[in-house]
Amino acid sequence: MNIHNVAARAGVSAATVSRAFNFPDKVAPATRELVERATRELGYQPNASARTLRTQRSRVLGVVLPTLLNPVFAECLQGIAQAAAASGYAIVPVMTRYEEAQEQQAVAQLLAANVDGMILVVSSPSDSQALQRLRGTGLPYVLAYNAHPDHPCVSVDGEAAAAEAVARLVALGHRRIAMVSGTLAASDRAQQRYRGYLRGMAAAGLDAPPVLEVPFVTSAVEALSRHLRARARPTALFCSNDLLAIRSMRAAHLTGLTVPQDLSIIGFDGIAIGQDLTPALSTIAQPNHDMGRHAVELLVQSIVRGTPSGAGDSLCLPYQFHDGESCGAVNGPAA
Amino acid sequence: MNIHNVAARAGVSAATVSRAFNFPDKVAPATRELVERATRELGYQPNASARTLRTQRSRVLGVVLPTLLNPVFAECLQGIAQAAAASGYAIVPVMTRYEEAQEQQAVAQLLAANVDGMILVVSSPSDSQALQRLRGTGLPYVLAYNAHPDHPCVSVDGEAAAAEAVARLVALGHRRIAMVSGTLAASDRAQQRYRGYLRGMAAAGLDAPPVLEVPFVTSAVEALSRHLRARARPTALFCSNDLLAIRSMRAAHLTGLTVPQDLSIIGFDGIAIGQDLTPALSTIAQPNHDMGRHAVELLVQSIVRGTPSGAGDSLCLPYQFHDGESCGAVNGPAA
DNA sequence: CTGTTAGCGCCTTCAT
DNA sequence: ATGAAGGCGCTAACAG
Repeated sequence: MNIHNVAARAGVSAATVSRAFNFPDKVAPATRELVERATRELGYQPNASARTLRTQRSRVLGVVLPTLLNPVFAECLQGIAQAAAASGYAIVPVMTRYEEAQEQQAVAQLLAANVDGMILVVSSPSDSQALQRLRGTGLPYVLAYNAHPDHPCVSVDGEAAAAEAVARLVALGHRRIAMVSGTLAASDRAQQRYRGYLRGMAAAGLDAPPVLEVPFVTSAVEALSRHLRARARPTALFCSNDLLAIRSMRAAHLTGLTVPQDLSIIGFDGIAIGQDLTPALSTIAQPNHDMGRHAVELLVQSIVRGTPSGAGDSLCLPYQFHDGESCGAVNGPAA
Repeated sequence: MNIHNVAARAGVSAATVSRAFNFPDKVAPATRELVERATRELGYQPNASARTLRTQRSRVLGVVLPTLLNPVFAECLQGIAQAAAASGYAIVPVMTRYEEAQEQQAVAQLLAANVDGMILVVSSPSDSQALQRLRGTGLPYVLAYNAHPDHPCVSVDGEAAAAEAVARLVALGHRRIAMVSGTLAASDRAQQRYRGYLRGMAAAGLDAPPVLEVPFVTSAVEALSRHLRARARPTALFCSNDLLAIRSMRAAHLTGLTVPQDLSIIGFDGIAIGQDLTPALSTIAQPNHDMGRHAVELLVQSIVRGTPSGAGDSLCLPYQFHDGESCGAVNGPAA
């Protein structure tokens, strides 16, 4: 079922059918009607590949992200998908499992697929081969969650947010506040939040114990429990993301500690499920859905404009402290 | 950068370059070497659209699913993506929000995009316009989670699983066991599980109270709490999915009930996060990742075979009862 | 083993 | 306002 079939049935040329689709007002109303009828009767749908080949525009956006097993990215992808659909774009997601090699391959694959632009969440924008290469092509792209002065980014100020989280714990009387993070090397977000943590601790005149670095993918509840059994255990935990925070709550329970009476916990991300837990998770909530939406909007703008976005177009969205039930005043003089 | 550039640089014809890519052994080793070098030097990547147009194969799979906000689908999509990548396929996911109209549109869009096949999770296979239409095209497709005798499906026996869940509650001494479900009309899974619940109750000689139907998308904790305050409240809840189970735990807490002492709760799906909660969620775990993988494998088979899978190729994967901490023996004679 | 040729379905000048 | 013609980049006969 191609354009010629429709043309024949409508008694016009293929060129006219094409015009009727792409520039409806450049064709006489009567003719348009003919074409529409034929289209309907034959159930014709223009072939996307042919169109892409001819126009060099695919109306597809590539999306590169670490994993969907962390709801933060699933929520964001949902936002991306919705915004993309609203703008007439399909998406092709590729998951990289936080591996730089996968990022490279993903970019290569998406380039070959003729995507019109890409949204990516990479491990480390500073030293990403994939990004270098992508920028070299001149294809529009936008980073999400990542923050870097050389690239167009949609992000939140994770450092400030982390410092604020620490300040809130301090205000509750905590002095032994530890940070739990995923593999720092695998994520610039984690590093940013770590800097914020250090800044917050310094601002309060507190010593920051070494960060508790646990693998991203596995559950790591065991490792956490071990730390909570230490003699001078922390009275509060600032966790680099909500998944870690949830596991920390589990670890606390397994260690016989009650949250927040014995241990306060703050997460980061604002995944939806955090609000349905008991205790409800206190967290720095990012606008994950909107993050995706804004990334798409920025990207689509630069696609239609024909020039890639610059770092100047970067967007810093507001974060929001969600006051749940996982933080409390420090437990008497025990601190 | 196209095939002719490479051909020129390698001093061969375009056809030879094409062969070097697609049938490496149909070209002399020396020539192949030449082509590979030129390819590398120019950073050439074959154009996917041109290839698709010419071969009528896109190496893209369409995926239609309700939402990524329920981790069960995110986990499945992750499995799909991984398996697809392993077979050399990209994926284009489209979310339908449990709306039949969206399903139709998704299928139309994916058809126009020339996908080689589709994996779908629909609301109701029996009366899905989208499925009718899809089948009419002869394009290979596989349903996931859905179960229906007329379509190739990868699913688990939700009815048996639900009956087993009820039996376990009964064995713990429960007699007032209520079911919490999402909108029944929006999901054949929910209906299947409901039938299993009824069967399980009947088998135990128990009366089944009316199902607690709550909207899928919103949190619905309020509505649940109300039910738990009733004078003859249930001592156990069988929830149609884990998200509902988690919200039910929350509702129990807000009502002053302790799980599992005052109320036992069983979920359905086996989303990863359920195991990190306290109490750890007892649930009927589906192999979500493998579900996606099997769906891809079935689909790819029928693509290479050239004939759509029939209902006979359907796969029923085993479910597994995850014994968490959210179920306990009924609380004395209060039942 | 390699080159020549033709065309996948569409859009887009250029004429009319 | 419409039609004719060419080509986007690639692959699959068919020759040689």
